[in-house]
Amino acid sequence: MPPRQTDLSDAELEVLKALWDLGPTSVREVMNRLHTQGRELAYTTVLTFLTRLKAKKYVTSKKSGQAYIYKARVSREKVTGSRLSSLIEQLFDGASAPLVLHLVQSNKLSPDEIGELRRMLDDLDASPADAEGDD
Amino acid sequence: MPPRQTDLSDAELEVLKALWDLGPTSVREVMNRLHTQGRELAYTTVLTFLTRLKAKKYVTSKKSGQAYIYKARVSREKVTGSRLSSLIEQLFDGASAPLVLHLVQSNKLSPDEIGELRRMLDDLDASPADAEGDD
DNA sequence: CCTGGCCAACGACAGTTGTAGTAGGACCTG
DNA sequence: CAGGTCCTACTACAACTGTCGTTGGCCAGG
Repeated sequence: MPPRQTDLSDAELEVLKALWDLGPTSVREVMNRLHTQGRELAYTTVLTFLTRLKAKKYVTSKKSGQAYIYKARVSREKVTGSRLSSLIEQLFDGASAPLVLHLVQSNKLSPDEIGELRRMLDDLDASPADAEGDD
Repeated sequence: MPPRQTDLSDAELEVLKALWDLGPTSVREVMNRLHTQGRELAYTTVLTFLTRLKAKKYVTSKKSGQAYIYKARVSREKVTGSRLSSLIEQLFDGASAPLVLHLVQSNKLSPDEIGELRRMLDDLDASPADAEGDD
């Protein structure tokens, strides 16, 4: 297995999500957060993940008093987007349309959501994509 | 790490995809397929994956002459769907709408695709989901 | 100053994954 | 029948992952 040392693992993502939710905070807080979400991880386990996240550059930390405060360095959107892209790549060879179609067809969307979706499509027509960096 | 022994790994999925594309076939054919796709794996590596896929019940095999013929036991749709669900769970806590919105907003869809999407939405309204097994 | 709490750095360990080499049976071909 | 050629079964192995336990430092109470 080629060394990556850079991708987010599932457990790491969970921790990162907690950090996003909480904003900059301590290991203990992150742990508490996870606990209230039913994720019972040992303190050291959380610490491990945070440490790995730091090694992989997903978070930064600075000492504050006795403990460290961890802060996400990547936005939820960024990560979400790239995970999504990977999946699309993997499952649909890079084309996102099939994914959307798949979602729509598997009728997992509520009428409300469908309405919103339609509204968004209309919006798109109106204001044609203002050249956002294509990641 | 709790033993799973049941989930598809990325590499396994690649092999399974080749198998879907080819239909029931031999290790060698799968390997050739992967090669033409630029994925240079050793014969034994492909065999390993197919073996693991079999252990995980994603494929079956039956001897035919000297070699075995492997056949996918799960449909592409099934796997695609569950992978997608996992991602949605992971990224959007189970709500698929945000994903669709995300996709639409990140304007990765061509006008044509948007048109098709809109058509599909209309269709949905017209023929309200005829009780498809909700997986 | 000793003690009980926190805290973070390490080390550990088993299971998963990606990749492949080797060994040994079948089979075809002289 | 000896030599290639295929094929599968095993074994291997390092990196990655999920989970912690242990250690030793630092600080507030008694």
